[in-house]
Amino acid sequence: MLLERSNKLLTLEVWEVMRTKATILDIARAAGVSKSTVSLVLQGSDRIRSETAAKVRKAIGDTGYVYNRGAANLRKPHSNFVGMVINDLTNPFFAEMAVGMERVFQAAGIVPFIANTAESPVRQEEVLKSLMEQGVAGLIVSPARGSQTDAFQRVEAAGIPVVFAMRRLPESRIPIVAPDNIRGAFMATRHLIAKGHRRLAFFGGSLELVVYRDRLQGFQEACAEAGIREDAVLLVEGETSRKGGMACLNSALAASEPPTAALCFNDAVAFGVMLGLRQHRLEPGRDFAVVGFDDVAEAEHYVPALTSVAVDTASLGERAAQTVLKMIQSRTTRADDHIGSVNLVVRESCGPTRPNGKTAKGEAA
Amino acid sequence: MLLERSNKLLTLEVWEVMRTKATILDIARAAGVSKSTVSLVLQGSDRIRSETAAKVRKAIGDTGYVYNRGAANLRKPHSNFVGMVINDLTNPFFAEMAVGMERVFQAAGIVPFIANTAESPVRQEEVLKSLMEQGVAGLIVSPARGSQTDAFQRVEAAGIPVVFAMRRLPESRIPIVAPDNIRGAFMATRHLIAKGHRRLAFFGGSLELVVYRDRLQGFQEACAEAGIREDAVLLVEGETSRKGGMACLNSALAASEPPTAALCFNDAVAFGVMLGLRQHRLEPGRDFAVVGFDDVAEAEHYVPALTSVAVDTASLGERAAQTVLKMIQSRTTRADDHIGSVNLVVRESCGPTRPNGKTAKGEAA
DNA sequence: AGTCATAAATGGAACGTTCCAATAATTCAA
DNA sequence: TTGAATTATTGGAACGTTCCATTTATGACT
Repeated sequence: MLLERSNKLLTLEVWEVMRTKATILDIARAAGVSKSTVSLVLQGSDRIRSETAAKVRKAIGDTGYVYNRGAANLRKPHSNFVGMVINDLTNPFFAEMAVGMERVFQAAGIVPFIANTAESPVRQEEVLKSLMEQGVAGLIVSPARGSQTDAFQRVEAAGIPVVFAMRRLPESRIPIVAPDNIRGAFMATRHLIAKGHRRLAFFGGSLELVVYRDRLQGFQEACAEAGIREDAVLLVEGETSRKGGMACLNSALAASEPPTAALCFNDAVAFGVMLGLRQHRLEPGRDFAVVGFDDVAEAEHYVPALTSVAVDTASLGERAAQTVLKMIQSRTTRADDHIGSVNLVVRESCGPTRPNGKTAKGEAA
Repeated sequence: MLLERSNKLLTLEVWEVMRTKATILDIARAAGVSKSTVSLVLQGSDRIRSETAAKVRKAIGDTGYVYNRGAANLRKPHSNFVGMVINDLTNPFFAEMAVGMERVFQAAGIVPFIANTAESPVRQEEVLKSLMEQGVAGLIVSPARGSQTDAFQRVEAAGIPVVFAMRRLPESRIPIVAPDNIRGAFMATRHLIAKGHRRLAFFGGSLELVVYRDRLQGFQEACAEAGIREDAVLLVEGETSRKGGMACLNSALAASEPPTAALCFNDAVAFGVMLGLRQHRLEPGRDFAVVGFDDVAEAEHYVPALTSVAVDTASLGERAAQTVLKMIQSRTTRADDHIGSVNLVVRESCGPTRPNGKTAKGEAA
């Protein structure tokens, strides 16, 4: 350890700090006051003469002291951080949501810690445990695929406010903030039908996901409304990624009477489908219509630009954050669900917009 | 608070839990043992008879007890979480890096908490403070743009291991894990020159970023090597985003003798440049050559596929995580820098690869 | 049954903070 | 100057855990 030569006393102090980290008592000694005084200064009390406070702050400055919140919470149970448990950080959709949440927390002077579960319920369990042990004040969770309801029993039993974001669990009293998946899928499917398509497919996702069931429901309702027979629609489950999308397309094109249009579980799947179309020498938008879901930033810039159901990710994130904040403040563990309105953004992936064709914009609830 | 009617005793217990959360003492009472025994069970000691341990675990189960790590750390200073401070979570590049880090930490039984600074040094300060107060064991930081060296004094003074990822600060003794930006830019530029381009541009970024200076240096070295005169190269600073890329391109095309090829600060800028080219009715790859930096997943799928400098983000993340783990274990605050090798991945955005043209693959150090 | 060795369980002090109750210092009116 | 009123400061107990030093229970062997 290279220490420049300097004032011996200072050096000694530095060493002292390294061997056992400074406490409130050390800085009390250094400033010639009592620990109580230091504590008061630390919490910005106005009962301390300003010159005393200055002395204390100086001591804090050159001691390298760090406040021990764990110890403080022992006496004053008032944690000031929240956790955001995200199922897949590499999905820009969830990253955008996280950013929306952060805006709200930052404004409230709260630091959110993010933890990634990578869709693993086991990991999720670990993460929740760790967050709780650390004394988290509230949680926003977008549950990992395959989470069981009882994974959140511990959290509920501890009385920690939780809100689910984007995904809900089959039966759970935890409030949720999510987009209107049923209506979104309905609008998108209606759009495809209006473009003249009669053989439709739904690509990607799987029944274990509640979100999938919702979007599928919207899809099927629109089909039913248009009088499309059950055997004219093709459901292909698959991974919710580009790769999954390509796989879905391949198996769909192998059918005896392949579909001419598809609603995709999300944008990633849609990108994969478009990629696959090119490999089959089919042009997305001309030879096959594709609609995505989520409207991530990339959708706008892709070639062809992707028609997608916009869910206003960031403001859903904000809403979730506000909800959990309110729950923390009112020390309740209940809150109302919030189903955010959605919007079909029509671009190029379903063929050129006809001048007289109405877009579904503004139809949202 | 809706409580279904049930066993009165249980209900009472639940209420007890809600008013003041259960401690080790409560579960000791419930299990008919001493707090010490509970503590031992909690840390998996083998000095406790298994049936006693079972009793205790049962009590823990139906009390909704949560371990208070803050209190524990008071006696046994052994925190088991690390912090990852990321400058921009919405950039898939950093998200990928974070995922690489997580792999390593998870294997080590450590939970990493992620915090986003959104390129704000102020936010970064808050985040670091909060992490330290919580008792973080080590930190991986990719510093916010414009961070000052002294922003990390507190952390260093506290003796907390830190490693910088991807970005370094002008003068700091904190170890860094980053790609070989100079060499990457050099290889990319050489590639453009080999394709016959003589009027080159460097798009995006700004001098305050050390990474920018490095990439620029590699760019300029390659130009010098090829004998390209200083006034034949164009430097356009700009935001490191799609929008920034479009802006760079526009100002470049407005020049009297516009460039025919550009090395972009990162892939986001490159995507923006390609977008801008299309708006000018220029086809990227044919009318103008573009190289990106980072090789994010999207680069491969874009149309045209983007030639980019691959930095193996995930393994840099892993390396950073390993480094900080080692530092924590050996309680040191020093470690060697690691400069990761880079690789030019040639795709379509610089025109078709000529059969006899050598790709730069495998040239990495 | 009585030793002993070993295993299992326990009480109490300590960790760094907060906050109440108490003390010390200052100000001000008479 | 004195006393009261006010303002500043302080000691000590408590928070939930760990761990050392003890005590108590359990067997194994004469």
